[in-house]
Amino acid sequence: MELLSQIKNKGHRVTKSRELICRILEDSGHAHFTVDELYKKAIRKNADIDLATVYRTLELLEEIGLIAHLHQAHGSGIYFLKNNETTMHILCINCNKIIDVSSKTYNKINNLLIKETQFKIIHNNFIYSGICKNCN
Amino acid sequence: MELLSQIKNKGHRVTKSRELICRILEDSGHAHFTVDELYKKAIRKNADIDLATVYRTLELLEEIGLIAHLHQAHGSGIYFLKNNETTMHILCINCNKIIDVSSKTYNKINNLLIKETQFKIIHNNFIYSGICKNCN
DNA sequence: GTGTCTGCAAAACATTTGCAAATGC
DNA sequence: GCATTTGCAAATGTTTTGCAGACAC
Repeated sequence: MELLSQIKNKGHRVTKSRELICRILEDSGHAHFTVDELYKKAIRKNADIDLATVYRTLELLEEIGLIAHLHQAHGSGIYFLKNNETTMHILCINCNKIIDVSSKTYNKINNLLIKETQFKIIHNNFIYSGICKNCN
Repeated sequence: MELLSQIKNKGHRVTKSRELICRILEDSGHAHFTVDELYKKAIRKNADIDLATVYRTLELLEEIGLIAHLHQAHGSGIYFLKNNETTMHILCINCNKIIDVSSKTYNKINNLLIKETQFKIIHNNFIYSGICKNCN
């Protein structure tokens, strides 16, 4: 229960709802969920959680830095466990899978962008989309 | 009236609302607007346009390929005149300016991603964010 | 016991849609 | 004249918020 102990360490309370959401996130490895998918998974295990609580729990986990989320063009946010290596994602518009981009490639991309724009890159908030090799 | 004539050429009608939106977009060069900003600019010039019409006009212009829009993490879509060279954007989270990334850099980035993921990149729907050189 | 967290309901916000009236061609 | 477009109002979908009661510590 990695996530839960982090919640505790930062001085937040360990509650039933938080246990539930953390378990779902951890059990599914590095899958990516919409809030609604997460919510549905949660009520399948426990009838007594509210969508607002799911949002609040995700907000907390993101604030602590354990998860991240990104937004597709239309539709809802997609949440996932944060892998310190990975901050960039690519979505297959056919099978809906989201693939992580390696930090090596990500750094190369960042350097290209920094060189051109002289920006300090803070955050790559978003995903590319395309057709993955299986679907292609 | 570049945009308007394109609308006409594609067999769509030239209406007052479309004139208005096109004028605003063209007069502001390559600025980027939220729908709401565009709507407010529009009603300042003409009390009789509806927000739904703004959405519909933008949808039409995007369909024809004259404008594009992207989504920030939270909040509404950002629309801008399409520059055929540019499909990638970077946002300064301080001054809110959006800078275009050159097609040369964009192609390099695409190639990196294609090489790693074997995706066929269709669309880079999104923006990076950071601090621009003026704000840094 | 006290401050945090939750469920519930309602609000907030962006976007879309159905429809009758208005308008472009 | 007829199909397209518009304004209006209502619906939709996502996310946030206020609040009273429940719960963690």
